[in-house]
Amino acid sequence: MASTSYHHGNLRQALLDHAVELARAGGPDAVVLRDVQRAAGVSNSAAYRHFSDRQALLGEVQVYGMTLLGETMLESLAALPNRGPRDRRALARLRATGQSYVDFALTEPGLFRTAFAPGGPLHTDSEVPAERHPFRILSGCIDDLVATGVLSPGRRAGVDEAAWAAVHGLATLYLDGPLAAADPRSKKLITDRLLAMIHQGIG
Amino acid sequence: MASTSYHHGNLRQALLDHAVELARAGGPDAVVLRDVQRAAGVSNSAAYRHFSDRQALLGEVQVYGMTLLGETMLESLAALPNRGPRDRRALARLRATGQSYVDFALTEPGLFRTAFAPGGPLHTDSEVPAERHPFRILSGCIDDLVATGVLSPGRRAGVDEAAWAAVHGLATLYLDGPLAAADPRSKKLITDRLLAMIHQGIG
DNA sequence: TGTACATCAGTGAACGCGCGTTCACTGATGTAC
DNA sequence: TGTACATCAGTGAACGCGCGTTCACTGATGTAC
Repeated sequence: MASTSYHHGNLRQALLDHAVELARAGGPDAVVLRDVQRAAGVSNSAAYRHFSDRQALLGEVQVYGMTLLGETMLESLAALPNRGPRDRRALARLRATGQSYVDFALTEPGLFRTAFAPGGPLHTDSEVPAERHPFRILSGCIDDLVATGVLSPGRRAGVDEAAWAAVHGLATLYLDGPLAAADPRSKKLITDRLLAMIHQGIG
Repeated sequence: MASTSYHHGNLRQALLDHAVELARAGGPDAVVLRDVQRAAGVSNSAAYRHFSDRQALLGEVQVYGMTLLGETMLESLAALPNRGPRDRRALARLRATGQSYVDFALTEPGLFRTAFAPGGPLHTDSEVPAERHPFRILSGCIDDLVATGVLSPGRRAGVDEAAWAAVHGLATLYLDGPLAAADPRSKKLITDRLLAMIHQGIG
């Protein structure tokens, strides 16, 4: 109860929640200290009791966004059927990972942009739990591909990063880049092509 | 001579040049009107005689950067040998395109970031000449792949964008993302993997 | 060829907004005895 | 159990910087006659 007993209750959490909402709606630049504090109903400088800096608060939001992305990926993995040959399943897992990564970017553009904003979750106390870290999850899929013999160990190094870059690039082009103008139909086609490309490039 | 006869000579071009230098050194945010004008040795508001807006000036810089990227890609294409089977050459051209795209990002991070900065060269009078537009060039390579029978016409749609996204994603992860920390050696490895992935995914 | 006038590039001072951050404070909560 | 004191969360006003943008101006360039 210690966290609920003071003046506000737990302002720290409230500030974080509102910061997340702002980021969700408007990306990293929308996380303006004054706005966050106004949303929480406190004064101009109350946040400084809980965060040393704007960057400290933003960093927490970034960690939140990154973690949420990871959780979304895990959910889509959990939704996959457990039958069929192991190697096919491993490939399906890789594809689902990429698909949900792109989907997340399109569904939560503000949080996605925030998670990957300059500064990065590096400058923060909290960290993304390893088992929910997007890159870690993707890495795990590649592990499976090696384990099932789809990918030979000698060709493994760098594949994680390459696949990640491909998917990440698509996500950013959809959000801020020139592909933002594309309609959902062609986005789907392009995404399919890219995932197929990764698939083929590995298998 | 009309452009050299007034007070400054041609301030417009001078401002653009300095803006490009600032962008080269520090990315889009470094294109600060006051700094640009100081660099050109004129006063605080001289730029408004030649550009309606900061965005108008920045847009020109973006077009410049994008065009330079395109030219770099064309150069690397021109440097390829003209012998060998046509389909192999077409694939080599695609690879060279991707390679020089990534190289450009690493060599000219400021200009690259500026070219793809939000706002985009969309809001500008000038435009990137079509034959030097990076995406157009890449598209041309894909055309060649279709023409040489490497890629069947039915599977063509969306491939341009997918390949572009992959390469672009790698470039951005190298610059601002988590791969910025990677040493040149592993960057080379990852780039190779990604280009190979595109190659395999298409051929 | 020279004079009067219009045009236009560049001046420099000032406006104004957004926003992070500081600082001396007040009032509520917890602790010592 | 109550009283004195310390601690700490939140206040609100103000500072200050960065920077785009405006505005009335000056002085140079070009044009009409």
